[in-house]
Amino acid sequence: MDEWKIAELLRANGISPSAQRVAIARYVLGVDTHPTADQVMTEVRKRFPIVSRATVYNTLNLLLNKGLLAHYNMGGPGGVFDPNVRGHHHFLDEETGQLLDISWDSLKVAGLESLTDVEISGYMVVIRGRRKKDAR
Amino acid sequence: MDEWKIAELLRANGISPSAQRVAIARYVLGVDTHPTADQVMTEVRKRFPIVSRATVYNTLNLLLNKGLLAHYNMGGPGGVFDPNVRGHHHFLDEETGQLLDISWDSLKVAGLESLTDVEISGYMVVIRGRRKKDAR
DNA sequence: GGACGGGTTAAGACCGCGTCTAAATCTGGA
DNA sequence: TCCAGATTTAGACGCGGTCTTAACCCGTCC
Repeated sequence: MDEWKIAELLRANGISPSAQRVAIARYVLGVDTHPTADQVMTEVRKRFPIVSRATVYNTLNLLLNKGLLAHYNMGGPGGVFDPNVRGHHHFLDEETGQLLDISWDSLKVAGLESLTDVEISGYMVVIRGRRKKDAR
Repeated sequence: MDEWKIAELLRANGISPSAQRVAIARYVLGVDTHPTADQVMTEVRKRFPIVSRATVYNTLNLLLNKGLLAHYNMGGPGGVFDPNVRGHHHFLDEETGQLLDISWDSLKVAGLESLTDVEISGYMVVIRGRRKKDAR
C-alpha cells in the first residue's frame, strides 16, 4: 500500500497522518507476520531513522483503538500485532514461538449456542503444536 | 487438598516438599479461578507470612515444568495460572478482564484434520464477550 | 558433637516492556 | 507572520518477572 493510501486510511479514521504515523502504519498494516512492538520500531527506523519509542506505541494504540489492528498476548513475553482484523484462527509453533494464521473457513466451532448467558463478540481457535519437518 | 497429599504430589514429581512449596502448591493447585503470580503471593502470605517473591516464582515455574499447572497470557498485563491442566476452553469477559473456564465437552471444533502439515499437541477455543446482565 | 555440602530461601539488584511527563517542535488557520 | 493545539521526543518511571549473592537448613560423614 502506498503512502497516499495509508494517509487516506488514517484520515478516514480520524487520525491526522503525520509522517511518523504514516511510516508506522505503512509497515504494520502491510506485514503478513505478527510483529512485536519492538520489531515494528526496528523496521520503521530503517525508513524513518529517528522515531521515538513513545510515538511507535502511541500510533500502534491509535490503530488498535480504531480497529485497524489487533493485538494478542499468546505465548512468550510481549504482545504481538496483527493487521488481519477479520476473524481467523492461530497456530502457535512450540519450537519457534512463531504465530501463524489459520483461515476462518478451515475450522468450524459447534456448541457456541449452548453458552446462553454470554454475548459473544468474537472467538478464535488457538492450536499449539509443531510443524512437521517433512512437510516444511 | 490437605498438606500431606500436596507433599505426596510434590514428591511424586521429584520436588522436595519444603514448607514454602507446600503452602504455594496448596493454594495454587486448589483455586478455581485464574490467579496472577501476585495474587498467589498475596494469598500464600496469609498463611505463610514471609515468602519471598523469588520463591513464589520459582515454585510456580517448577509446577509449570512438571505439568501440574498451566499458564496463559490472554488479555491484560501479566500471565495467569490455571490448575486445570485437562483440556478446556476459555471465555474472556471484556468488561472485567476475568477469564472463565468452559468445559471441553460443550464445544466441538471441526476441521482440524485439514491441517496436514502440523502435529497438534493441544488446542482451545478462546471466546471474548460480555456476560449478560440479566443472567448473572 | 562438630564440620561439611547440596539444596532451598530471602532480599534486593537488575532487566525488558510499556506508559507517562515535560519540553520542544510542527502544523494549519487567522 | 503569529498563535494555539496537536504531535513528537528523550528520558524518567512503574510493573512483572528473573538473576545474584549470601544466609540458612538439614542430612551425612568424620
